[in-house]
Formats: sequence, structure tokens, C-alpha cells
Amino acid sequence: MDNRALSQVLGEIADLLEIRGDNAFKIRAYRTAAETLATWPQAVAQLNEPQLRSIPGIGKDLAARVRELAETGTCAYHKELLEQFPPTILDLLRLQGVGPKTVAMLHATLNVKSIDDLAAAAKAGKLKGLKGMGAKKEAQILASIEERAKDSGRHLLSDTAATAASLVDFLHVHDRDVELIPVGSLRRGRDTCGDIDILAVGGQPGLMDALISHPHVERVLGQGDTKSSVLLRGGYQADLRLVPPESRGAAMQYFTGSKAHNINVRDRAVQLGFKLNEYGLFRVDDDSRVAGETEEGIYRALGMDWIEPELRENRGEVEAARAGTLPKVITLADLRGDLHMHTTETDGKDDLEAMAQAAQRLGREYIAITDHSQALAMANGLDEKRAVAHAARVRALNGRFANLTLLAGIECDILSDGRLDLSDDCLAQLDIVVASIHSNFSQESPQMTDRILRAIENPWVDVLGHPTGRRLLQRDPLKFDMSAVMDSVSRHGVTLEINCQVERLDLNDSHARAARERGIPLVISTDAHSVNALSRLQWGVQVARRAWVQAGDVINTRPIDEMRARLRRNRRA
DNA sequence: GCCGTTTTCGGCCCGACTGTTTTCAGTCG
Repeated sequence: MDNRALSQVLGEIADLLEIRGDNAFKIRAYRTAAETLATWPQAVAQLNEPQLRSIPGIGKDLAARVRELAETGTCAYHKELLEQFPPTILDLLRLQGVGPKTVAMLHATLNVKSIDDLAAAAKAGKLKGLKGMGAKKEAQILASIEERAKDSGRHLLSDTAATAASLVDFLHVHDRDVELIPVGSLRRGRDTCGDIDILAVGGQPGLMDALISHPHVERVLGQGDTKSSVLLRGGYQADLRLVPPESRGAAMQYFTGSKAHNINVRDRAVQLGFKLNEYGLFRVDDDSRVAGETEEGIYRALGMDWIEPELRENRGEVEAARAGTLPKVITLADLRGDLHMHTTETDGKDDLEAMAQAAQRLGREYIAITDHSQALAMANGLDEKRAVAHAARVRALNGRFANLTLLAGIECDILSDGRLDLSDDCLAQLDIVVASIHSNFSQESPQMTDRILRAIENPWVDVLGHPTGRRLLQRDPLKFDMSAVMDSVSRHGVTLEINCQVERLDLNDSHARAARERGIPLVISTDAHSVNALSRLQWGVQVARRAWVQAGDVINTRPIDEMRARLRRNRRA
């Protein structure tokens, strides 16, 4: 069992305990353990009991549950809870505005067991009239069910990548020599992925049996000599295709997509008297093979430069590839610093020194410590006095970590009316201010637009953090006029963030591209709340690459002095 | 269920907002 699978079971136990109305601190213990294990750097299933107990938040009981899961693949306690509530009831908790109490009440009174049950009850008007429910609540529930339906069957990019990687590892045990290449939306780096497509170059048909024997396979959707599909635990569909070496490039090109990109490329092939399919590029008149072993060969034969997978969305890349004007997109190695992270001073899991040490180990040249401001009371946000004192502690660490500079910043809340949560006087004393929205998400567009514009006008705002507030597969972006906001940040020299939290990836690719085209500076930051999360920069880079972003567009690719000179507070004439 | 130079019990970040109420329960982060 990998760490994510273990973490998922513990998380489900927490959810079920919550629905059952169990002890809140016990629930929290399971929840924090789930979070810790999900990103733990070692394979947790390989650890023995004392090693497990040395992990913070894992005690006697949780260590035993983890050992049980590692050894048997299941856990009696989890099963016992699932006998009280069907597993589909957990989906209800993911609905915006529906929590454990509501789920328990709906289950007890209307025998609601799934999202479908709830939708039917809401449509029949059975919710209003129940304790604590009115017409508004019923409408809100229906709306969030609709929001969810849009995303059904999709998964976060990072989860998909991890699942694909574990599948590849598993298949390699059965055939060490086969080359396994994940393609599809995963290779294109989309923020969410529908299914997992893996090419097996030069593999033997026995590989199909191996796939089907994977312990996470719930159902075999189809099995043939060259293609098999399975449904994995967690709702992933995975397709494995055997490809002969001479078709390697053609298959990669074909199965990486996107569909729209491929249509455009095939159209180009037809114009030139070729036929392009997953086996190769062929001349129409005599069916002779022109290319197919490599993607480069195919694109070259079509008079194009090779196109980075992230760009293959038919957003002008085919034309640019023909003209030789494709961008040299940013890579992870281009980034020198990280300008958004939290510590135990507010809601981070690791303290200032630990974060600095980890950043140094990762080779960052500079980091900004940006803990929360006072409006986020539940995160123990900083008031002005604490903000200034915390900044002093951050600056005092400079010199302690070779080749790492620490900047004292804050992630300051944008209040409902657009004022900032701390005074200008306080913000002026810091090195960087990231301004973000964490409350009142449901304002209508005019009000929300005014709110953000007002915040941007504050002279001490350097960066707009996770600008659209979306949470992938959970919450739609805030409603506001993005174009007006981009005009304003452009005028005021404010930087827009690409936030690397895997469920945010905010800005998204198309907004980031629009920003880049307007010359708006970007920053790619982790928003890490723990040491482990500091390595998350790759996901933001993925978004940036899809947005045609080049190293020069991103301020944290610069050496520290140049980066600081680009911050709004240091740009005043 | 975890944790502990206040350690084997008794703590465990908690305020804002919404929709339902007539003083509050539930959700969010």
C-alpha cells in the first residue's frame, strides 16, 4: 500500500467518525495523521512500529492501524464503520455547504446514502422543512451537486501522476525492460485528469495480465492483446497500450493529444499528402512510412518544430511550430526562490527554522515567510504587533543559512470591502505582502471586482495570492471581472501568483497566459504549510508551461536583488 | 487518539458567516 492509499483510509475513518458524531479530537488525530502520511517522504508501509511512532501525530493505535493496513490491505475499524454507513455517503461531505451533521441527519431521516439520493430528495422538495433546512439551503445543495457533476470522474494532476507512477513501478516489476510512458492529459500537465493512459513500448502481451493483477484494480473494463482498460480504486480508469518500437513516436503523439491539437496536426499532414495515425506518418500515394519512431521525426516531416506536450491544446502552437516561433517555456530549474509559505507562527506545521533549513536543502536562494493575518482567526493569524515581531525573527535568521536569504512578508487577508486586514504602516515595514481572499467567497461579481480592485490600490500590496480562489473539484472560482483586475495590476505593478497547492493551481493556464501577454509579472510559489510541501513548485511550473510562460516572465527566476527590484514597493519612481 | 522538564490526565488554534432561528447550529478554513 502506498502512502496515499494509507492516507485515504485514515481520512475516510475521520470522515465516518465525524458523521457518527464521535469525539472531535479523535477525529482530528485521524485527520492530521492522514495529512502527514500523504506527503511523508518514506514509504510508510515499510516502516515498523517504533519507526511509525516516531512520526508526529502517530501513536500506539494509529501505528497499529497502519501496520494492519500494510500487512492485510484493510483495516477492521474502517470496515466496522463502513457497516454503519455506506461508502457512497462520503461523497456527500465533498459538497460545498454540506457537513457531517447534515449528512448524519439526512441519513437518519430520509435514508440518504449517496449524492443521487440527495439530489432526488432536494428536487422533490423534501429537504425544506427538515430541522435547520429551508428553501435557500435546499437550493444551495442542488447548486453544489450540479457543480460537482461537472467534475465527476476527474482527479487532481498530482494524484493522477502519483497513481500513474505507482502503476509504472508495478508493471516494471513484471517486465524490467519495457519502456512505459504516461501520455494523455497527464503528459500535457492539465490541472485535472480524466484517466491514465500508459504506453508500453516493446512490451509483451503478458504485461496485460500483470496490469489486471494490480491490487488496486476494482474492475476490468476490457482486455485485449494490445489494449486493456481497468478501473482502479479511487475511480481512476487506466488504459495500457502495447506499442511496437517503430511506432513509439506516433503513439506518443497520438495518445498525448489533445484531440484539438491532433486534428490540426493531421489536417497539416493531409495537406502535405500524408496520413498520420498512431502507427506512424505515411505517404498517401504508396503507403510508405515517413516517420513514426520519434515525435520529433513526425513534426519535422510536417515542417514543424517539436512541440512541448503542455502546449498541445490547439491554442496557436501548431502555427508557431511551423513559423519556428514556439516559446522556450520555463522549467523547474529556472526557479531560484519561493515567495509564499507558512510556519507554526500561524497554521503551518513546521517552524521557521525547519522551513528555512528545508528550503536551503532544496537549493532555494531565497524564501519569503508569509504567515496569515489576524482575520484568519482559526489559523491564529497575526495582528500588527505579532506581524512585526515575527518579521524581526525572520530577518534575524539571515546569515544562519548559507546561500539562503529570508524575506519577512505576510499573506494579508483582503476583507469583504477590499480593505486590507493590517494597517499600511504595518505592511510598509515588511519585505513583501501577498494579499489574498479567504472569506465571503459568494459575493456577486460587481462587489467582488470592487473588493479586489480596492485591495490592488493599496500601495503595499506586491502580489495577489491565489487570485481566483478556486479549489479544484470542490469550489468554483470567485466571480469577478478578470480583465478589469488585470488592467489594474498591470497599472500598479502588482505581481500575480501561480499558487502551487495542488487543489488550487491558481492562476490557471489560460489566465496565466493572458497575464503574460499583457506583460504582467508572475510569481510561482508553493504556499507551503509544511516542509514537505516546499517541493511542490513543479505543479505551478506545469501550469506556467501550459501558459507559454518563459523564465523571464516570472520574478522568482531572478537573483534576489533583481527579484526585489521588481516588487511593487521597490518600483516606485 | 495524541501528547507531555507543569507527563499517565486533561488538555487539544477558534472566529466569521449563513441560514435558520428568536439565541443558535452548522460549515468553512
